[in-house]
Amino acid sequence: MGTRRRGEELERAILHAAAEELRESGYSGMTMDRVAARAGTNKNAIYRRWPHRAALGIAAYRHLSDATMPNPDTGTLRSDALEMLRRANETWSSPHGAILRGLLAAAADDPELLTLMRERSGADTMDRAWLAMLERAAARGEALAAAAHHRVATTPMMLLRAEYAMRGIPSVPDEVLVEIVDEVFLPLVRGRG
Amino acid sequence: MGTRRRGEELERAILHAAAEELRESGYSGMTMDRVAARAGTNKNAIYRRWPHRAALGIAAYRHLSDATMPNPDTGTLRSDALEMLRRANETWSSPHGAILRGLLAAAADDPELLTLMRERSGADTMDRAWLAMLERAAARGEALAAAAHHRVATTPMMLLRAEYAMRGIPSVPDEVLVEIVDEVFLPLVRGRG
DNA sequence: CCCTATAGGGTACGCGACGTACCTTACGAG
DNA sequence: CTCGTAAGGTACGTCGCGTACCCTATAGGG
Repeated sequence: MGTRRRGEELERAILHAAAEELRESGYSGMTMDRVAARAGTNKNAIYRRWPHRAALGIAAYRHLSDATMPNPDTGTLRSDALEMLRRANETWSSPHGAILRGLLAAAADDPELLTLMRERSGADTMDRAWLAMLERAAARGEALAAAAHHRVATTPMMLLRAEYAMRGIPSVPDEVLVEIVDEVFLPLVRGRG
Repeated sequence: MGTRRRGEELERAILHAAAEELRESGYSGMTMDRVAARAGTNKNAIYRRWPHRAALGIAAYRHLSDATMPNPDTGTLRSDALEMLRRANETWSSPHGAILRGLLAAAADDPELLTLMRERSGADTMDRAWLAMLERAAARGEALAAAAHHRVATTPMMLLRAEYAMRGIPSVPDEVLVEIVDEVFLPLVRGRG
């Protein structure tokens, strides 16, 4: 039979198949047998590359989106912050986010996998974006300079994340985002009164 | 053969066995067969009471601790808050907390189970304690009255939770707790400057 | 231009664990 | 005493992971 795929090419095929399975069935529904079948290969080829299902899942996840949106810069801190939260909320509540949550749950026991995930999910990039946003706001006089602190900058996203963990999930209502911004973030960075 | 346990008694035996398994092997290591064996019964008796492993795990979890500590009231908001966070950190990083995390991960997909867990893990009680703490502080003039808001009160615990989710876990260093209090919580409730 | 090491393909299987089916046996309420 | 209900015993069906073997194509060096 004609051509047999190898190396790079086969690897991409496997990742592609795994990503499709993730999209259709989520992480818990992604089985090794089905990935292999879909990629038109067999489990051997997979296990030669990734030590277990979780590793493949994480590797495949990056194939689902490398979309990096530009940072919002609307002119006011409040709407920048809301925009960031809304984007995150959309991402997390999309089917896409469901997969990410499945992966997170699977990796929760294993610190090694967790760091792998953090790298691939662009959390650090996001944090830097918030910090930059705060610095711009401070320059405009909308926030205290002291507030341009890592812990402060990451607070809104942390709260959103925790909100997801608390609820069953699908999506956090917009009111919650507004509340995070108006009751916590803004009072925190500009000082009350 | 002598006496055959029934109803209440058997149920307690099963829960006890499940709790022991949880303690020794965590949730992912708690198998139905072993729980049944340890309780000196069989899986039938279990499945007649709980529909699946997760439900049993959650039910058994409450057998591990009903310890309800009194709320701290040290006289200053800062040390009250730190005390609360430290207690939570100890609980979460104990073997006990490992089990809870396992359960949470298992329940992450299923909103029904999640609400079950929230009820049994006393999260609501904790939230009320924070709110009470804030109100006392406001009465002493240590915090703005406007800060006695649900979202504000739950912020430190949310941040701690998210911190756990981000790292691999075992334990959050004390500096982080201090930072949450000094960089976020206190500035937020007392207003900067 | 052939030959051999390497990697892919096919397939079967061991194993652990969940959940179910079915029958037998004690218990206790009437 | 009897009979329905619940417990005990056991065996399975099913799935999915990870592994073992053996065969076959293909690349790359001699």
